[in-house]
Amino acid sequence: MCRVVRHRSRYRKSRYRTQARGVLKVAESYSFASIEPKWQQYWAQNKLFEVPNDSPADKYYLLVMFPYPSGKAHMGHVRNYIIADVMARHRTMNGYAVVQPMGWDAFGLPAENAAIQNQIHPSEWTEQCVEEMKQQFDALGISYDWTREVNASEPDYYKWTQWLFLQMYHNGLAYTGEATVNWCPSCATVLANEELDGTTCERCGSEVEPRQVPGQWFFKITDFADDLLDDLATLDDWPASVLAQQTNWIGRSEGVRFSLDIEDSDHQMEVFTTRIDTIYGVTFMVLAPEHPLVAELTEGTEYEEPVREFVRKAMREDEISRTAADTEKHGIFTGVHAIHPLTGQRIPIWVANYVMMGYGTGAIMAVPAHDGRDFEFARKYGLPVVPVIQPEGESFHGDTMAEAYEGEGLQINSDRFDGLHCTDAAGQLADHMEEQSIGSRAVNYRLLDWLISRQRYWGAPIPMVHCDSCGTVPVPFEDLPVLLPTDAEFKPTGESPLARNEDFVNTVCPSCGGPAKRETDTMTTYVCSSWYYLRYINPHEDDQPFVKSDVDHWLPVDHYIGGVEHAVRHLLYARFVTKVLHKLGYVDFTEPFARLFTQGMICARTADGRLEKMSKSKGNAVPADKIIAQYGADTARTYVLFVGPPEQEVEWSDEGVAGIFRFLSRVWRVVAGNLQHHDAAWRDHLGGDLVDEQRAIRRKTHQTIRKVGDDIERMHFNTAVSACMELTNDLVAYAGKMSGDNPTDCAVFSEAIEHLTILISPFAPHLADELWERMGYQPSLLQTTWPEADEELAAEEQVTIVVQVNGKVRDRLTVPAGSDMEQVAEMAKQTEQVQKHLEGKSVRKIITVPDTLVNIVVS
RNA sequence: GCCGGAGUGGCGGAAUAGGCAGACGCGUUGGACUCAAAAUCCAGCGGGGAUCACACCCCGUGUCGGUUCGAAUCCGACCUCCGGCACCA
Repeated sequence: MCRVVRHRSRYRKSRYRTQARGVLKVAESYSFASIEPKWQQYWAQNKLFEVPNDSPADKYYLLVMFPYPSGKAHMGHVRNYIIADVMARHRTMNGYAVVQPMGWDAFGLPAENAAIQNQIHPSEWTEQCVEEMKQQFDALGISYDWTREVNASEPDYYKWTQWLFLQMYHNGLAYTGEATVNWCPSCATVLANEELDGTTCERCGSEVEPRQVPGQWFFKITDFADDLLDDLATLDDWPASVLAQQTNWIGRSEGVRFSLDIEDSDHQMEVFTTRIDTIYGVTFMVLAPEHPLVAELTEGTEYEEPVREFVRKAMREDEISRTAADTEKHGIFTGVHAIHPLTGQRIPIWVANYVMMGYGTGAIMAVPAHDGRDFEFARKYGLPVVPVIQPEGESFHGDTMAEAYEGEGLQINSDRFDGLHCTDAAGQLADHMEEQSIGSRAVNYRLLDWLISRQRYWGAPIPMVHCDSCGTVPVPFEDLPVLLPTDAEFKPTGESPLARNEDFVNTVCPSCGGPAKRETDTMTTYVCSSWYYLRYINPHEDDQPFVKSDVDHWLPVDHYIGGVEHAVRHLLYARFVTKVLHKLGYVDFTEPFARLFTQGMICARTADGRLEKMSKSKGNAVPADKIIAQYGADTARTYVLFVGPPEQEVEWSDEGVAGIFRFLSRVWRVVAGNLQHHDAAWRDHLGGDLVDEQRAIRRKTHQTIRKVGDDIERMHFNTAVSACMELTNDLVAYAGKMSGDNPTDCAVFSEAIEHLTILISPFAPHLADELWERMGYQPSLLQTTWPEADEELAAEEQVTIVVQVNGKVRDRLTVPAGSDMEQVAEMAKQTEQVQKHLEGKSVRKIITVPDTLVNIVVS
């Protein structure tokens, strides 16, 4: 960049030195309200944030999870955008081509609900909110490349969401069917399992109901369960908690799946177990109440009526919550027996509420001796308990066991497997059952396929057509997008609002040309957000969703920043979609996000004094524009960085914000108020010998350069800001004492204020650019190279050596850095303090750490 | 129950690789400036003891133990809180 060399006469004005205080007082005050818009305009006009795809520098793709446009942001929202912006600005100043795009997750329930509430069409509502939020982002000085802006609710975007759907469909990864799904009565739509908090809707908190809904579309995410699980191991830069949550969610378990014949019946029942070693201890079988065999097996028998009654009751209970572990276990005998595949014994089949249809096969082999739940059930209904595993030295008896034994041990009551350790027995039993074609090793997942259909208006229409003669037919690629009609009634009724729009529904079959009807459900917004990070690379491409070579250059995202609430939902779906696109050859990478950072929420006190996540509905939100108006964007930015470690939840503090404002004002005063001492040619005046105080300021300056850069890299923004505070404090003191007539004083001071200005620029970019310009330099600092610390200058000349006796600090010595530690140890032994503690004892050992410590070990 | 994370002054937090615990900020106390206030600047503030005052001594990073010359940091057990999963077979 070009440096404007300031004219020397400026520096002569420093004869005011003796009135430094007076000069400070009359100095122009820190008027953020005029500075901030000025620089925002300057950055936009000079297109400083735009980074083209073919930028020659090393690429850095920095991404914040794109938000649903909600209009006015509060300080809780602001945090992650600022964190990302600091990283982006710092990387840019380090010479990277940093892409930091922003866009809008504009489809979906929140936007639709808000629109309904405000009696306005969702598209209009969305447009308004986008405008508002964009303004706020700009008012915060965030360096987004708006040329890459995407909006998921616009046809040129959702055309490609539909393309993605068709890719899934044509490759056997999208299927439709009737299924029991989660229905949220308040949102009036079905939801994916990932969108539940237990049994309630994560969005509105309503209890969801199981409901049979025909024609629901699913993506076969289970085909990728192993890849999704295994590749977690490659994500070194993801938080442990997110990896753990995804692992939990996928819920892989290995075991054996096998079938049992049923007495006097053509039916078989299939079960899955992770404890095949306990198979000789099976004393009853249990079916889930929803299991189809229940009705079939009891039909026409004396058990039919009571069993049906039981099932009815159990299903009702389900709505309340059968899944809680402490729910009382109930069951009823079906009157039917299964045949044990190894012993040929008759085993009674029961129906019970503690077996879930949604997991495994919906049926279990019950081994009460070795499973707590089966044990509880057996004791309640007087069913036999047969132990088959016993640790050495124990002697179990089925009638007297007080609880199930779930640990390891040796096989008993297990025919020819007796005496084996249970893990060996498990292997041999699995082999045996596979050889005899009774069953086979199997893997079971908790993860289920992804339900993407929604009975709502505001989403991307599913590009499928139903034809009486051809069946379900995909819309051809060239006919995309299937446009969302703008004139549709959009109030939710439980059926897709699109179904009542004749113009939309009635179409021709792409296959036979006859009359046909469109699919009227829309896709969940999680489909839109599962691929948006690709579109940012080629947001204006008309013929394809993205250009492979560009995407392969920029992806994976180097640093992805967002809320931990997406640990499973969005992040799992995005990984899945990436893997699909990889498999189909559209991208070369298999994971979309190399490094993930999940920031903590900002919390605030509610009216009744509780600490809660900041939100409008809880009444504890601090609007971002209020803080910007009161203190300015730079204070808002610096505060959310200083408030605490970014991954942690923090409490909002009005006093804290005021403190940051004081700090920035102090920076303003010490720099802008002393510009008469600024000398752009400071490098020319630092050649000679410096006095201690001058060297101390240079040392502090270079130590700060080192610390701020390191701390930003490791995302310790709070300590980076505090380092700037320390330097500022030193400079305030120095400015009061320095001589404006002394060129060396001025040079030292100039070096310091220039660097302070550069170092705070990622945090407070407006203030920094204003000061930079006032020093006579060409803005913007974003185009300036991040400084490198001079390690020699940063090194301490004198170090404090801690002198310990037996590990307790007894004295301190100040010696030149790099002193010979043996000599220092000798000195240490002689000091009065140490002598006191050595009296009457003999020195056994002396431990020294260079420039740090002497520890004298005495007995 | 299983998995993940965290416990440090009045408060938010700092201590990057096992080496001075408490940086920086908030709050608070005292002082300077002022007719006064605000703003600003300077100084003190973990607990206990000792002292006219210093010097100095003891305790102290959730609890108990261990490793080590030395532990907020490593190991073991436990307690509490936060998050995820959960009658998951």
